[in-house]
Amino acid sequence: MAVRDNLPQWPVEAAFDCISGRWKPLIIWCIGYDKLRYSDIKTSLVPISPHILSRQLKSLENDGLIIRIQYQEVPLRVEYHLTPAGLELLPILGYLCGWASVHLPSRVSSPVRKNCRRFFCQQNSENFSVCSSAENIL
Amino acid sequence: MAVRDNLPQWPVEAAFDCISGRWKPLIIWCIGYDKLRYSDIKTSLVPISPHILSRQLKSLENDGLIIRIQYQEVPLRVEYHLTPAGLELLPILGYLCGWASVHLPSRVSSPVRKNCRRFFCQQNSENFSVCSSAENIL
DNA sequence: CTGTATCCCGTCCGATACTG
DNA sequence: CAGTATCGGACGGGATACAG
Repeated sequence: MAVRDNLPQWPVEAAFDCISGRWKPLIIWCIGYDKLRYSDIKTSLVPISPHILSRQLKSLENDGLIIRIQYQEVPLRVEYHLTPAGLELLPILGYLCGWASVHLPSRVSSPVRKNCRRFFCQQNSENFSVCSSAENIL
Repeated sequence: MAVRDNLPQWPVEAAFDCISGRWKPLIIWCIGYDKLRYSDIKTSLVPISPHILSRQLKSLENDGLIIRIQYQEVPLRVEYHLTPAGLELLPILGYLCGWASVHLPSRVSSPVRKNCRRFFCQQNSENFSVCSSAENIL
């Protein structure tokens, strides 16, 4: 998130230290409740470069949000899944998705991606009813 | 949040474009339901420099999260308060605060600030029970 | 009181090429 | 398949001094 010599003073700062980054929220979201391989994440986040993806994955792993499992196979197989901490972040990201869909619709390029479903959207349809519609992408 | 030529593809990206920044979540939080003067925010976020505060306030204003009201008095008085969009962000920041208090306690420096109350903490005490305790800071 | 003007610096993103 | 090496370049944070 930012430049800071010492530990953050407020919890929310610590949270943003972990999850703010060009691709981090999207990585967390697209892993979701599944286990995803490196290449799956890469193709989900189309324009990302392998270098960047690797670095963000490593950072998320260091912060305890995802877990990396490597299988000794040929070809190599590596799977990522969320830790409990990462899983508990999913609904919060859903709230942010709903908030943005309501308050920043003009700042999202692809209309079909302006909305999101998944479980939090149903949970919160009274607040962000637009969320309960068609598309899925965060 | 990051370098991007075009509009974000996903709502959550748009959200992070608005709220990720070294001080932005804290500014939103400390304004809360009040109206705060420039100097009030400045003294709330102790080590912030006037330059940085000014820039982050302007960015938040451009993104429609806060409103700046200038009174033609001597000395000059300027008040900031949240827009409806900014207000709806408060509970989400509260969730993040609770999440970090639970999952990143060791990454917050001041123990007395590890918890948060305010309305969302009571709302969510089943999930983040640590939140319903003493201290207030986000 | 409420900012702005400069300048510096670290960090992060990104492209490209290459490797176990 | 799952990354790493190297090198830029842009952006955002920060310090200090100054202004309306």
